[in-house]
Amino acid sequence: MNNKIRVRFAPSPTGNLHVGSLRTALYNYLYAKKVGGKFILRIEDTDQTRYVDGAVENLFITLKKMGLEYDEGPGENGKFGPYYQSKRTEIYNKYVQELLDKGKAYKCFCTSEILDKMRKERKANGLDTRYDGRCRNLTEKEINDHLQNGDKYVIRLKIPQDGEITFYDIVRDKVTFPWNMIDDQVLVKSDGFPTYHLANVIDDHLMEISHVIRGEEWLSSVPKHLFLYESFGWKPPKMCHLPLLLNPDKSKLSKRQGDVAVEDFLNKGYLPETLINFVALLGWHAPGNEEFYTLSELGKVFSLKRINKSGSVFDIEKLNWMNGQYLRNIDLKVIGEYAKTYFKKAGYHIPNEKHYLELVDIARSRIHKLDEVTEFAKPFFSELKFTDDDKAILGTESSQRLFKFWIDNIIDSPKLDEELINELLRRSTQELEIKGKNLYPPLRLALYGSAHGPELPTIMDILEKEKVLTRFNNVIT
RNA sequence: GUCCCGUUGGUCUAGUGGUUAGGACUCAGGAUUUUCAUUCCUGCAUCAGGGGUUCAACUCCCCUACGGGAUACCA
Repeated sequence: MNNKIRVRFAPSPTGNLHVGSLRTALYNYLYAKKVGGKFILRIEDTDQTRYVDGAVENLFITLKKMGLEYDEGPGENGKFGPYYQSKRTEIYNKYVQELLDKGKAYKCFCTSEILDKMRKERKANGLDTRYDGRCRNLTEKEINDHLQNGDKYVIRLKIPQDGEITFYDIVRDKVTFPWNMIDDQVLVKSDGFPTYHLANVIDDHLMEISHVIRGEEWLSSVPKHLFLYESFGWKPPKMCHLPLLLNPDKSKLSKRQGDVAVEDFLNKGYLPETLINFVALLGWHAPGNEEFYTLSELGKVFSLKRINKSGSVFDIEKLNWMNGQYLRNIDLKVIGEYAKTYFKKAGYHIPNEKHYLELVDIARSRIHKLDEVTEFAKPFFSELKFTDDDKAILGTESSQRLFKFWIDNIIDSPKLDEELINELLRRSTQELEIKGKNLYPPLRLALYGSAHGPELPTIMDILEKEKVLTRFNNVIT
């Protein structure tokens, strides 16, 4: 429908996918869906020192689990590949030469020691810490001497020295920066690899990206990028900078204050559906009060224009609540599938599907994260342990009479179904004159190990007749 | 320090030049349930402050405060 709209998610593979990055990916994806454009994945792996083994593979897996399938990217090669920046160095080299030829960039031979010293001096003089441009005007001879010496160099952008630049951001509208605050950005590192700024601009142009949707931390780099586009004579894409996700103390969401990796949330039993829904609502909202959306619903109502300007705190409490809602409302069989991982981990063998689903069902209304599911299944899979208080309740005269009565009445009946259970409950009250807190708590305690919990018929159904009898016999003194 | 961006209850947010400023989470109380949980109802609490503009400002403008981001041969 709109083939001109092309957006991209361009993570660098330095670890697990961060929830902030998930939201960036999601917004890109949703915008593409909304307008019928293309969603592209590009791997920004230009920093050799930060390379993390397996990070790219994890990224693919996580995106897939989240349902964020890309139209173009690694393994889905469109005509704009390769989609790994580490495989595009030759492309960058060509364009860097063009910049050098045009006088928009220059070789800088300053070592990191020189740079450190320079920054300290500037700071001491109350100046900012920009590069002072001492290599800007080296003569041909000076450059050649350095090269002959085998001196390492970087290539820097020759940023204008005065005036200001104003651009339009979809979220923030008009933004202005004075040029004299912008650093002569390094474009090519001494190892020959491009920096983010260079690679990003070239790739976005070559891949015909129409909208750059990324985190706000990039806003202050926009002037450099725009200067690059201008230097090449290219039309820049539309800019859209997303507000940051925040810790409870309002700083940028970070690992120090809890989990931030999507994978961690998944492992704890937050559903992909929840994560997508929750993260979508951090910084964006449709008109009105609706809070529940599936991924495809979001793709219909999403709009860049409705993205907020201010950062949002990632509130675990609300995430928990929302996950609880999803656990209760998604089809039981689906939840059952998700839950199997945790049963396996706990070493609980699933006896039969019907009882298993009953079990998941009683747990789902009591938990917020799926990793808590086995806690509610535990009484069915291991021997019950009683505290002294429990024993006191189980040992009373009326409790004992109650257990014997139930054993006697269950033992010869062909099956233990809800009808029989309700009848026995009734007769316990009528014939034994045991009722209320002398009736239910002891029974539940004897069978489930806790006075609180699921309904008796449910417990007995899952336990089945044999085990019910065993457990009653266990508490007869 | 400098530059940039932001500010509706504790948190996520809806909203308009004239509203009793709406919803959700949390918290408190209550109802339902044999219990727990679920569910439902009720309540607490907000337009950062100060100046303008205007008949009228939470809404538009300016200043201040506060918060955040950027200030790397990381992205």
